[in-house]
Parts: sequence; C-alpha cells; structure tokens
Amino acid sequence: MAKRQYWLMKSEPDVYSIDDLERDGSTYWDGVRNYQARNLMRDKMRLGDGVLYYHSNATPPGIVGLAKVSKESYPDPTQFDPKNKYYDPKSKEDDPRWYLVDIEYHATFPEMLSLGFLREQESLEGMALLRKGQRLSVQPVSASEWRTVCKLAGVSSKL
DNA sequence: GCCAACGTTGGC
DNA sequence: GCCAACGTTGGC
Repeated sequence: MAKRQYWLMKSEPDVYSIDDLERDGSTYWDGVRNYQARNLMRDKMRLGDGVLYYHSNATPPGIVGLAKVSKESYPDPTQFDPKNKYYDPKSKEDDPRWYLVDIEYHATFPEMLSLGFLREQESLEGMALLRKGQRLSVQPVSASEWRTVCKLAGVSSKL
C-alpha cells in the first residue's frame, strides 16, 4: 500500500465552493488546462489522497476544508464538447490532452484559514501555496503541512 | 480594476 | 530554438 499523499486544490467559490462539494458529495475536477497541474492529477494523485480545499478569488482567500481523491485520473470529458467553455479543439479522443480526478467531500473547517493567517505561521514556511508567484491550481502538500493545517483548523487530520 | 508572475503561441 | 505578444491567474 503506497503512502498517502496530500494536495491542495484551488476553486473560486463563485464557481464551485466547498458548500457545493458538500451538497454534491463528490465532483470531477474539470477545466484544468495547465500542464503541471494536469501531470499531478494524471500521474501522481492516488485514490484516498488528502486534499486541502482552497477558495481563490475570494475575500479573503483561504483553505476552507478537506476532501479526498475518490477516483484516479481519466480524460476530462469537457475537452471534447464544443459547447463547453473548456473545449479544446486540439485534443483528440484517442489521444486526450487533459485529465482530471474525482474528489469527495470530507469536512468543512469551523473557520476558514485565510491566506494572510497562513502566511503568519512559521510552521508553514516553504509551503507551495505561500510562495511568490505560485498560481498552480493543484499543488503538492507535505504530510507535516497537512497535519499543521488540520491542527490550526481544529479538525482531525485523519481521513 | 490593476498588475505581477507566469504560461502559451506563433513568427522567424 | 528564441522571444515578443498575448492570455490567464489570483492577490490586493
């Protein structure tokens, strides 16, 4: 059994918030059109991995809860749909360019951990999210960062 | 709305 | 393969 890994995934709450995920139970993470983020989803994310759910373009932005990977990567169906905003005419069904994973809801933090608060934590120094110019919508998170974030939020780090 | 920090595209 | 132009992300 491979060791569990941890990730952070960004979503704009106006588009799909953690409340939407709680309501739906699980969702497929469509629309990622960045190769680095795609590679992480396609090649690295495994069933049962932990996900920090981050609200971007929010006031304030921050980590709002936990999810976990409920299905490993498969081609993002939206890339083949000409009516979809994520349609990619250069992607072929027999050679898909974009992949996604499914995630399922796990928990919502009693209070969100804002980006500003996270920046104040010495224990999170070096976290990818806090690095200057970091825009990846899917990022790796270390086991110790995961435990620290859960502790700060006052929730169990167990999934 | 601004703009820094990227990433992608396409001419050469 | 270089790099200018352009597009996007996302904090502020």
